[in-house]
Formats: sequence, C-alpha cells, structure tokens
Amino acid sequence: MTLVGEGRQPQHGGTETVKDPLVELYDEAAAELEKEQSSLIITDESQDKIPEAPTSQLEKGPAKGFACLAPPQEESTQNPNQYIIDKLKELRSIYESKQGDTDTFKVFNLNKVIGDLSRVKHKITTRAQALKLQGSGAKTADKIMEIIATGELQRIQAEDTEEYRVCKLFAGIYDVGAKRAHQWYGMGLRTLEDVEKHKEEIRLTRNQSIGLKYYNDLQERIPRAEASAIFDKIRETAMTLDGNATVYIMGSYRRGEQTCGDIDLLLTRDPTDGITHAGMLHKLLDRLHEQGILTDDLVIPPDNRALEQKYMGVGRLPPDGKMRRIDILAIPYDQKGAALIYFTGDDLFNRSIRLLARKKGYSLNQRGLYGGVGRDTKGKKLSEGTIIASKTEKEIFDVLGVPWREPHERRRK
DNA sequence: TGGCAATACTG
DNA sequence: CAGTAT
DNA sequence: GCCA
Repeated sequence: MTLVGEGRQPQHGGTETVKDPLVELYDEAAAELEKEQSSLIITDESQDKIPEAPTSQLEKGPAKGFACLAPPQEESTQNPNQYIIDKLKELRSIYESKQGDTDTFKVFNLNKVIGDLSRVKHKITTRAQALKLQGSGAKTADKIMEIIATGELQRIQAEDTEEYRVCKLFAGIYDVGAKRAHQWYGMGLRTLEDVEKHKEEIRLTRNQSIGLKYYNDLQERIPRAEASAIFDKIRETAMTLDGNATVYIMGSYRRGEQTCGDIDLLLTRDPTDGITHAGMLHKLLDRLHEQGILTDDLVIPPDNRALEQKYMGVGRLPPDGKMRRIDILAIPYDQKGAALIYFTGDDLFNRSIRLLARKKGYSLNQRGLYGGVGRDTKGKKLSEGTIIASKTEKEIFDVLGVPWREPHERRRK
C-alpha cells in the first residue's frame, strides 16, 4: 500500500505513440500535487505487467479531441478567457434544459470548447484562434467573436425565457429532468410551491418528493471540510463492521475541489484472507441510518450479497448538518482501478477516455478495460470481450497510452 | 451523414 | 420503454 | 454543434 503514490509515469504505454509536446507541464503539475487530499486516499497500485494491446485500429494516436490526453490545466492562474467561458456556460445551461436529441450534443460539444478554453493560456482575440479550439466550428467561433465584441450573446437573451427559468428550477429537483420539467410547465406549474400543491395530480415520485423536501440544501455545494468529516464518520463506521474494509472518497473531493456537489464513496475489501465485503454495504447503511448520518434512501441495491452495488441516498453531518447527496459504490477488490477512474471523473474525462478506449479496440467501463470486444458496424457492443486491466488506474492508463493524470488534473473547470 | 461513454434503476 | 442518474 |  502506498499513499496515493500511483506515481507518474512514461508518456505512453502499449504500442501507441501519443505525441505530447508539453511534457514539461506534467512535471510542473506533478511537483505541485501532494496536497492534503493525498492523506485520505489510499490507493494500492501494484505494478502488474501490462497485457499486450489487441490489434489496434489506430496506427498513430488520435491527434486531437481527447481531453484525457490533453495536458493538465494550469492551477490557480486566472483564465484570460473567463468572460467567454462564463457566457458559453450560460448557453450550455440553456441547451441543457431543452429536451431535443441534438441539444444533448450541443451540450456535449460546448463542454469540449469550454474545456479547451479553460486550458488555453493565451487570450483569444481572433476568429482564427477561436476556430482552433477543440469542438469549435464556424457557429461556435461566431459566438465567441460576438462575446468578444459585445460582451453578450444574443442567443442567450433570446432563450432566457420564463419557461427556461421555471424548467431550470424544476430540474433542480432530484429525479426531475428536462422532460418532466417542461411537462409540468405545460400544465401550468411555475413554482416549487405549485409542485408541492399538485403533487397528487402530477404523481410526484418518492425520490422527487425527497428532492423537493431538501431542495435548497441539495442545491448547495458541500464545503470540502464537511465532505471530509462525513467521510471520516462513514469510514469509521465501516471499520467497526470490518477492520479490513477499505473506504475511499472519490468524485470532486478526490479531484481536490474546494467544494463538492455530492459525496462519492467507494467500499471494498482485500479478499486475500478469503473474506469479501459481501453483505457489508447493507449493514453499513443500517448503521448510518441509526447514527442519523443517512436520512433518506434514493436507490438501494437490490441484491445485498452482490460484490458490486450502488447506493444512492441523502444524509448529513449529524445532528443538524445540511442535507447532502451521498453515493456509495461497493466493488470487487480487483476492479478498484476501473472503479476509481469511473467514480473520480470528471465526466468529460471519463467520456474522453472511454471513447479513446473504444477507438483503440477496447471498451472501458466501471469494471475494467476489456479487449476483443465484439461490435457491429455502428460500434454497438455485441460481446463483452475479455478483461485486460482493472486493478489499478495506472495499469489502465498505460494500456491506453494515456499520460498519467492525477485526480486533480482530471477536471475541466 | 451518422455518431458523440457506458450502464443501472424506477415507474 | 422513457426518463433520469452516475 | 462538430467532425471523420
């Protein structure tokens, strides 16, 4: 066991050559890591040999567009394009609240642009520069130029309607998305009080009621120190159940962010003594309820003996902390690496690295990296394939030729 | 012009 | 299956 | 919305 010392490592593994002109940046980033977060996350990254890559579709590494291959973002320095980023985020928020299929991908695309924009260190002033950003085409470049020229974006003002605002309010309720939000708007609802008042007619689900009940608390970010305190309590409780339990805190906390959207925990246990964590999650949940840490369950794992389970719920720092979203993922010990990647995110990084895996003939999910995956002509998965790597993050990164990225380097901002 | 990550739960 | 969530 |  080493403390977060997954270690930095060569630029690429496997057979691919990912050219990376900014190697120095990695070293700088590495030098400035080793922060408080380290002490809490214990990752056992044993150095297993890396299996050979399957016959790859790609001769040379993908040239661009993979956030997981891009150099880490600079810390602290105020971004010179912040005002552009802010406007694009507003636009993204509008697309998010729409229902159409294409809107989803506009969001997807804007995420790329915003990601690249927050990574770029020079101020964008020309259309040519705007066009160079990843995910930025003619339309986006025009928008960026408009923001530069006027400080505004007409598109935003046009779409900033009552319906948009109300739907955004509704979609803040857990288990309410764009569809239901617009549906309720169409029924004439305008406020959270309206929703409460008409809960029978609109057949508010159990989870939506919970989401509504704690609306304000759940909208708030969680201070890092509080997340840490909740994590400590839960870990202690787990340790009383089984001294060999392993509990990690993941998500935005592991990425080193100062506030977290929710608390993501990972639960597992080294089975070398013949004992697994089977059944442990349910016991843990019971204790956490007794302790007043957990107050409401959103999704309880159906099979309490399974090694892989996902719990979603609401809880707080007792006795009277604000209500927080808490997820606990139990996973088989040997899938720790893949689970760490999945649960650490961020989502853009995950999508990027999964896309890269697929392009190289693998498939990556929360359980591991698979080779020999059968896919139809459209890329739809037909067969599972065989597991290639899953124990450590590094092992998976190596096979994919992804330069090592510390958790705090996996965020787009 | 089709694809854009991959998977699980609820009603 | 549609919708939501991670 | 962008890109292969």
